Amino acid sequence: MVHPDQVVAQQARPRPTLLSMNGVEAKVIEALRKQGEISRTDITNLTGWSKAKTSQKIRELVNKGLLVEVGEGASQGGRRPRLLRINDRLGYLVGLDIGATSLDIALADVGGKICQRRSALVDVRQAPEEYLKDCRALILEMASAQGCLPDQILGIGIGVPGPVDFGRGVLVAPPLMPDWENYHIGDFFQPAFPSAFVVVDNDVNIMALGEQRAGDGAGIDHFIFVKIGTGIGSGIVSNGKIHRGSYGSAGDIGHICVDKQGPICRCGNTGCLEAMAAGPAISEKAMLAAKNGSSPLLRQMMEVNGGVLRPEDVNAACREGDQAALDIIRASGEMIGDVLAGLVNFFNPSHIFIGGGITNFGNHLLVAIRRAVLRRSLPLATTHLAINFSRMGPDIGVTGAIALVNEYLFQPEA
Amino acid sequence: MVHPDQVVAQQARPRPTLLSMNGVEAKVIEALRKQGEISRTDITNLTGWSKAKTSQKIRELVNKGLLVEVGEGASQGGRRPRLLRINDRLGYLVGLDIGATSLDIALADVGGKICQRRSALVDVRQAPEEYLKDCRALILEMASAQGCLPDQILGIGIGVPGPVDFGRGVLVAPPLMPDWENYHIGDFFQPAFPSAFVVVDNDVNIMALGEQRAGDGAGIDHFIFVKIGTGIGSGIVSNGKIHRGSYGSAGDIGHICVDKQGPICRCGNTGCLEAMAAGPAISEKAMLAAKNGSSPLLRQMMEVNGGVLRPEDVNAACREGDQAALDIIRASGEMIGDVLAGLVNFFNPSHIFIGGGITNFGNHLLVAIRRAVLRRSLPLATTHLAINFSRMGPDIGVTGAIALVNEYLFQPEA
DNA sequence: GAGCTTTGTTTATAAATTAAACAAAGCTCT
DNA sequence: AGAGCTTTGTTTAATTTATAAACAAAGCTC
Repeated sequence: MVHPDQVVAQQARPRPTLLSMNGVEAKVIEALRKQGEISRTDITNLTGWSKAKTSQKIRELVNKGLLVEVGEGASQGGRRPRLLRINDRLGYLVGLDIGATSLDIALADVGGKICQRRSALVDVRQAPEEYLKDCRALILEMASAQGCLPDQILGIGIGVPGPVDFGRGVLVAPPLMPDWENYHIGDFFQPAFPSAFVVVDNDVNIMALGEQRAGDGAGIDHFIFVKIGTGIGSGIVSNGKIHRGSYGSAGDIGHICVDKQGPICRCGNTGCLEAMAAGPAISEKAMLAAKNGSSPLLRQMMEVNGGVLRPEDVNAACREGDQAALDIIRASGEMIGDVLAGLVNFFNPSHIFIGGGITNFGNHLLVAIRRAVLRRSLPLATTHLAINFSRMGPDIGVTGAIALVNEYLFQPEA
Repeated sequence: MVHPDQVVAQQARPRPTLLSMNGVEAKVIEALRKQGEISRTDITNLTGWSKAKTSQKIRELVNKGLLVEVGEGASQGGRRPRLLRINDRLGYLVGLDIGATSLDIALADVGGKICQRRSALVDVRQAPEEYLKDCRALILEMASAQGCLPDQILGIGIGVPGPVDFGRGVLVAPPLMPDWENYHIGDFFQPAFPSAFVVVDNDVNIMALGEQRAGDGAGIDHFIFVKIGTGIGSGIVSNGKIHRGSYGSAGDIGHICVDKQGPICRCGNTGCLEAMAAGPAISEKAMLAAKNGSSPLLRQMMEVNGGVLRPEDVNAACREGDQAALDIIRASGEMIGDVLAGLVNFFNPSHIFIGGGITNFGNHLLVAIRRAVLRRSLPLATTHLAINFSRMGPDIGVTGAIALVNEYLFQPEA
């Protein structure tokens, strides 16, 4: 039984020599990544090293080109600190957030700061080569706009909407994208970006990582990030680290059973959470309400929309105070909350962040989720539990993807 | 947000100076604890140190009295290795497994080898002082029989049947033992065992730890230990470590909802797994079957038993082929399996170990659990999943309790 | 019993780390 | 303005730590 962390080398090729570092250097880089621009004295405090050792190590890292001095900070009552930063000029990182129908790409410097951003509507249900060719073209375009040569791209982090065998870096039995099964995405990018270290993970895991690195998840040891959209999934952080499980498929809560008598899900089982509470179920229920006359407003919206209702429309109806729409959203929230209640008992997180397409909905969903969780979880597990929408915007996926590859790039060599 | 590991010092008093050690020494001890008796060369390989460094460090540890040489091993084609072991004479550890109605105590040497063992039937629903006085008397009796002075007891690991705030070392809202709420067990033992380091944890967590240290859980990164008895609980191992959650209450799966229309549980909710599938539910269903005539065998057993049926009786009836008894056991298994299916999707363990009072039942329960899990979990999560009864006997609790305190005793100082 | 292997220690050397002194820069308060 | 203090950072010399290589002990194999 091998932990994913130990096999990531199988997923990506040997990393560029410029970035290969030992444990000591990695500690400095880690401190810098977390804190941004810091002084030598800060590093002394963060690492516990002596001033002499810090001074020496920093000199080496600056000589190597990994760090640069970026000027002086404000005086704390004495000599002004000389601030250090990871050398942006080292190269760039790419974050890819592959959705069912959308593609988000960001180009960032090695410090993780996004400098180019693209979004596109692409359907993932095509051959992976075709899809990835488009990705590659976009990346090259963004790199070119940034004045970055393909060789300067040091890492590509990728989130995909399906179960990932993280150790091998391939999708396994992905319902949304069957053609991608066992396709090695890293190998595709290798020729075009010879210096890049490629890491593939589940899309929700990278969102959890984004929340942890750049959102409200910072410093929280145990939390769950729940994505509600076309599907429902979750990313788990245990002890400050992504928990991927023994086969990399942890967090797949969309197919937990809510109602054995419920409708048949695309996974083959009956009454899965995803089939009953996610976007498509909301649309269906709303269209039913429109047709059977229980909501004139929804009927009207449906006519305007050309015969379909999207979850956003139901949300709009909610805002108008439409009772049927409210009931639909509340029912979804209650089902999601019921499942989360069980997971809260089991996992005892201190926070649950909710994101995905449904996030910009009003509070009806959140309130329903909270109520269901509080009703059905043990008091000990909920007294210190916060359930909130993620406050990160649409960049959460690419941010997490960049953080993912960043983490592995700046890891000490085995 | 503080992780339990970081606050354990609050739970126990400063450890005896003899055992205080730095990281380097802890590494040797850890290797020794895992491997038993090993040579200096083995330590060289396990730690990656040079022969000279190992030789030097071992000499220091032997001089300190932490290690002893215990003779020579078999030759591997050259000079025979001189085997080292943790010095048993350093002192003793106590493992306490407190059940609802039973108490198990073991006295072990610091290497973890049990040398005295007691079990008693004691009801936990009394004032903690009274209960713990009996425990203390038993420990003193065992110590005396072993020739161990109270001062030589270096650690006491305790498992209790209720939610534990692990950081503080107290029970929080324990349903079975309300009088124990916020009672600090460590403080009770301090006067009698002044050298002892006391660690309290949930009973299922210590069973999981026992399975990991001395059972089939060795070397497995992600597993769940499920205890089925009067209640149903679980211990979670993520990344090789017990996952206690943000408030120490993780693993409490007994109150996950199985059927919203189900009976009212003692927790106040309806249709909890525990209320529907654990020992008492099995007994009740069996007594109903005895009364309503659907099982003449159960009726007969109930008469012999003086009007009650225990889960063991239902099991006996199963072995006789009684259909009603089989149905009851299978129904329990299916409900447990349904809940586990969700947790498998969420957590993706590679193994589930099932223990507790129901363990010595036949395979009907296990088969029903497996079938339900396989039916309702995603294929990716179950292809490599093993679900089995724990093969550890009734010592699993005390073994885990000893392992728990052992782990904290031989930890490097902060 | 010669020659090899494995285990473990010693020693001389090299590397890493530190404390302390020093230097640079800036603040504060008179 | 400038004396005295603070903070930041470097240099130095001393100390600690770790290593490679030689050595020693013990035992196997043929």
